[in-house]
Amino acid sequence: MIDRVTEVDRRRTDTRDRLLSVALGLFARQGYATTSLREIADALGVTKAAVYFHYRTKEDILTGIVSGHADALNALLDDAIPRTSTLAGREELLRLYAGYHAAWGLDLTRLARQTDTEISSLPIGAEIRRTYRRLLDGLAGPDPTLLDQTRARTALAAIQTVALAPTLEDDEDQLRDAALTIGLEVLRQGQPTTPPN
Amino acid sequence: MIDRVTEVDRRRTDTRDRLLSVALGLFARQGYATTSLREIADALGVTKAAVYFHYRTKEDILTGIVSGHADALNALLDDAIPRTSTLAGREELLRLYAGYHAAWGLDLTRLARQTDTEISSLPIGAEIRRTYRRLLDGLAGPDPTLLDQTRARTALAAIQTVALAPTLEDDEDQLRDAALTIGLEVLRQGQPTTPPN
DNA sequence: GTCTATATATGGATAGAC
DNA sequence: GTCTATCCATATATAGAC
Repeated sequence: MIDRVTEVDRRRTDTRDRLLSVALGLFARQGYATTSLREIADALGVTKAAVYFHYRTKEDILTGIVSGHADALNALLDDAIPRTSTLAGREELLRLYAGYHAAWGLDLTRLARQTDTEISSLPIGAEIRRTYRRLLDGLAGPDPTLLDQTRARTALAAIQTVALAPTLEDDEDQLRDAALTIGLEVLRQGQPTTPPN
Repeated sequence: MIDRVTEVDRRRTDTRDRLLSVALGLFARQGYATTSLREIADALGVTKAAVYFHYRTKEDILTGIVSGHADALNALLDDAIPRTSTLAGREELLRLYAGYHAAWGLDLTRLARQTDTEISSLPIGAEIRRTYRRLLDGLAGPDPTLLDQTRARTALAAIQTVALAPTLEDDEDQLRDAALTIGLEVLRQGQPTTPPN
């Protein structure tokens, strides 16, 4: 009995997840506002009405894509932020974020970049901004100067360069290594005690 | 006679430029796709039809905002790129871009960030991407490794952090200084001959 | 140069059959 | 779970008076 229920649940969530995956790709490439439900439905091989069976609104689709990742990142932040008073803790935070970034894939970052414009007025947009704000505050360390804050923003941007490279194909891992190397460089330069290389 | 013509021209372009200025602000804050012509007209204190008297399409407004700046940046690149085979030349290029960035204001950068999504399919979007590509290639120097390319992207991102800071108000100049400092740091780390500090 | 009014298309979302 | 058909709001853009 449990098997049958599990099977039904899986089938249901499979369709739902396929929808989220397709929508994420379109949102990331074209933008949230620019992407219509008709495009999502076409890419999925169904009609708009079928999409509305799974998600009540377009905004719900976006929330379905993002909220789980935001929760995961917030949990990571809950754990790592208390250690960011030291440079080692901040380096660890950047590594952790880079790891999540790699696991999520590139589209999610491209979508998150729309937080300040297209999806700025939506509740989920505000949550994304709050989460990034926590991440930046952690990377900047306690009582940060303007330079420290800029350093944090730049280190974060370094990791995200992977998602902005036009073509990456098979050298994605090398790109991630390069991005993390430079991000850590940026963080370390703020600490005069650490000798460069 | 020339005076009268000049006067008429100025009056005409004043209205046109006010429109561009208002539209830029809205596009930068809300996104190009999300902003309707009704919002632009309201912010300008006129009706939609009046807007259409000055610009034939919404896309024309966007082009009117961006094209002049893209041309200016391209001219700067024509001049500076030949010297980017040396680190000093690449530093100069980053300084020049930072200077333009400061002169343009923040909204233009926020608008340019939409090139990969909302306005990706428009001709002007392609031109912006081409221009940024030239800038990145210049900053990366000749025969760049993946690390060099990532360095270029990160240095550019450092300058742009100014436009992404949530509240800046009167300390914008200090923020720009910090951003340029870190951007140059990132470029220099690629050159082992340059001692840090 | 700006207005009112309107044409026209498309978007998000729902109703109800299968 | 998916379909066809439709509602309704809003968007871009135009026509024509002032």
